[in-house]
Amino acid sequence: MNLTRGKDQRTKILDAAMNIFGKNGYYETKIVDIAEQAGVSKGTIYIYFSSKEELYIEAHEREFRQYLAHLHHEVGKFTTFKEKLLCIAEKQLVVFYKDRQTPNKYLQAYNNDPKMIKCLHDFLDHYHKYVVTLMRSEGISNPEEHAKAFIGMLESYKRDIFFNPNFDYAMLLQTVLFVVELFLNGCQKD
Amino acid sequence: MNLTRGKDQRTKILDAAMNIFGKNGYYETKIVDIAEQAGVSKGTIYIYFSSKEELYIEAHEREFRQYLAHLHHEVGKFTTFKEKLLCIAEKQLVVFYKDRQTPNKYLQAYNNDPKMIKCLHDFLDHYHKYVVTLMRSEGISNPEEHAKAFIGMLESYKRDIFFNPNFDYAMLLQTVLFVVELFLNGCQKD
Amino acid sequence: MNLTRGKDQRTKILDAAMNIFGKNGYYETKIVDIAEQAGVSKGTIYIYFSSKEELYIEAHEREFRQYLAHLHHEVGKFTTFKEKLLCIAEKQLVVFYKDRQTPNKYLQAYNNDPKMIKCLHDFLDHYHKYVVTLMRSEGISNPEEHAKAFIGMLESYKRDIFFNPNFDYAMLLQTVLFVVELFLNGCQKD
Amino acid sequence: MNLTRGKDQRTKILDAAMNIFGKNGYYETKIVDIAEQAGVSKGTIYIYFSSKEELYIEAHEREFRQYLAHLHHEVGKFTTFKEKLLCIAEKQLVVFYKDRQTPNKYLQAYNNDPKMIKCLHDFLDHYHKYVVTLMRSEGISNPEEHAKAFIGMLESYKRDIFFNPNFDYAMLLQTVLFVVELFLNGCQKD
DNA sequence: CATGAATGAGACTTCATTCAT
DNA sequence: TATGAATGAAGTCTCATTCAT
Repeated sequence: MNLTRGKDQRTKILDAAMNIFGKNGYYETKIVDIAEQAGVSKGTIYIYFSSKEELYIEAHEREFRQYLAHLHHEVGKFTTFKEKLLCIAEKQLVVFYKDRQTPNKYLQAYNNDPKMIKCLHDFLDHYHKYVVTLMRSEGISNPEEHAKAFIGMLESYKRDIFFNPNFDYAMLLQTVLFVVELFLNGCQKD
Repeated sequence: MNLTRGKDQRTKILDAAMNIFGKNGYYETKIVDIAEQAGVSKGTIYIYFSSKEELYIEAHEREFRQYLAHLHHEVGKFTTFKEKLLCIAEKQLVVFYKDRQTPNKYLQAYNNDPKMIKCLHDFLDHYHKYVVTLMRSEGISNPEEHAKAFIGMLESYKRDIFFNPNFDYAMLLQTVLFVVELFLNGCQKD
Repeated sequence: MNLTRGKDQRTKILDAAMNIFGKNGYYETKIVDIAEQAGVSKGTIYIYFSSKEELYIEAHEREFRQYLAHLHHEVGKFTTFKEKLLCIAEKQLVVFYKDRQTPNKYLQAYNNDPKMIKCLHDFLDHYHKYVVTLMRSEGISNPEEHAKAFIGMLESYKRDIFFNPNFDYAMLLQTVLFVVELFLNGCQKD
Repeated sequence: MNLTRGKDQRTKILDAAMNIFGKNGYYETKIVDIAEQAGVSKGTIYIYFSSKEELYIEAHEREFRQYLAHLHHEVGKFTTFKEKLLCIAEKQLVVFYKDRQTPNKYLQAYNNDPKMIKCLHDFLDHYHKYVVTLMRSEGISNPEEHAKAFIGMLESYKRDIFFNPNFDYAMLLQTVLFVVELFLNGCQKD
């Protein structure tokens, strides 16, 4: 029971942390805001996490872990290379799309703190490696470079998703198609 | 004489600000650090800039302005589409490469402050429009989307440049070639 | 228990604030001085009051409220007009007399801040209205003007009380008698 | 010529100082505001006055001196006691009336600084002594106390003058008459 | 004499973290 | 475990005063 309760508390705090950090960024987030959102007191947060920084890292690690697991699961449903690329692209853009009300989440600093930097890098490494593996298994040359390029293109649409008020899910799907097409065949002249 | 001195001071402060903000990020930068680096006192900074935020914005606006002017000038030296793409790609990666000792500069938050966000957006808008114009003049379909994708691919290499200790200028040029090739012709199988 | 503690702290801070503001005036008072006198830390003051200005106003409002309640209570003990005037006069001069070691308290600026000005005005309005009511119930003509004059005369003795080292309680009572006599019958020739 | 210029500068600065100090109070006045109003630079002020405090004192001493001289001159035009009282009362209220757009001038702190306190006390001493002399020469008993009371009554109308927007010169004259009448004959019942 | 750029001490206020209950 | 009052380090910004020109 205690364990369960403890787990609930941790989860509630991590949820609230992800929410508030995403909305306001690391520096503009106050521990007390997270506590309020989580429905606990400031002191309670320090029972489960040793510092604001650690809370930030744990919240993000959980998020990243969940995303990779989800991605792996979804991509597994497809068989052709193009389908898999479309799936990866769609999943990445959907992440942005879901959070389009709180764009700062993806524009925030991953500040100087080595642990916070490591946290982001580890995720990106996993993500890239996942895409690299896919590329390699398809016989793509230079799989590392191709993976970077593919992911970079997708990243580049987040501004649109966040700041173009007309961007809807239909446009998202068009973008997915466009990026995969460009990746596979290069730019198209009229 | 006074004017000159005043201009010197402003420039010294902007240089120091860009340097320290780049190294430490907005929140971890103390005004007194910038003052020290610029060789002036705290108070002097407030003669030329009304707040830390304004200093941040002005320093970045100057940087962005200079980059766009430089890019325009350099790209103007070339005539073919591919050459121009190579030039844009090289310039963008060289920016990262020059600052590879202070990678945070390009990983920093552009935080919640509306003015600071606007500052970055304005730059990105100008940069994108520049590339869009180039695409359009070459008869590329969907010039907006192609521009985003092209710029996104380049962005994606900054992690390599910053964190791969073996990354040198030769690799940079290879990357430039790779990206442009991918953009023009799509991915290549072995 | 918490509530009690909280109330204690608030009271301790308000007491210290009144004391130090009275001794040094608004501008020459540092929050840390009040904190020290109250036996709490700087930060604690900001738990109970949102700013130095608010603390100043709340401390004075409490003081004013208490004075008016006290005055009302004391005057109620008397029945004749002259007795009531004597009571009002004595109470006002006693306030000065009690604080004669910290004269600045009554010579301080009520500075430009609109809220701080309002705080003083509200008190003076209440005080005047109280005296006006008394005048009117006695059938005095022009009760407003008479009230102002009466209060003004009393005010004018504070310099004596504060700066004449020989001023004692006997002199205070003589002054009270003199003022009321003058108010009722006008000046006296030898 | 230099001397004359020097005198001009001093005068200009004292005028500006009185103006700005009156409007904003000692602490909310910046030397640079006075400099601007006087049409000189900050540095120039320090040629003629050694500190902000000294400037404050000198500006007020000049003002007080001028007022007493003026008062003496005006009262000298009258012969009866009542006329002289009316003259004193009118002059005092007119001072407030003229500055009714900048009421803070007469609500400002005379802060803790001993020199600034002395400056005000010296003026009040002179003023009181002047009225005392008049009282004594008329055979009024207790001339000190009567003088204080008389001056106090007048002071008490400044709130009206400053904060009652309907207060005009006619009301001022009525007040003068009322105060002198009250002083001479005591309060009046209907 | 006059200027105004530069200085730097010092104040207010915030907020992560602690700890007694 | 949970709380939230208390702490105090630290940062931004102001402004009287100085001094080189």
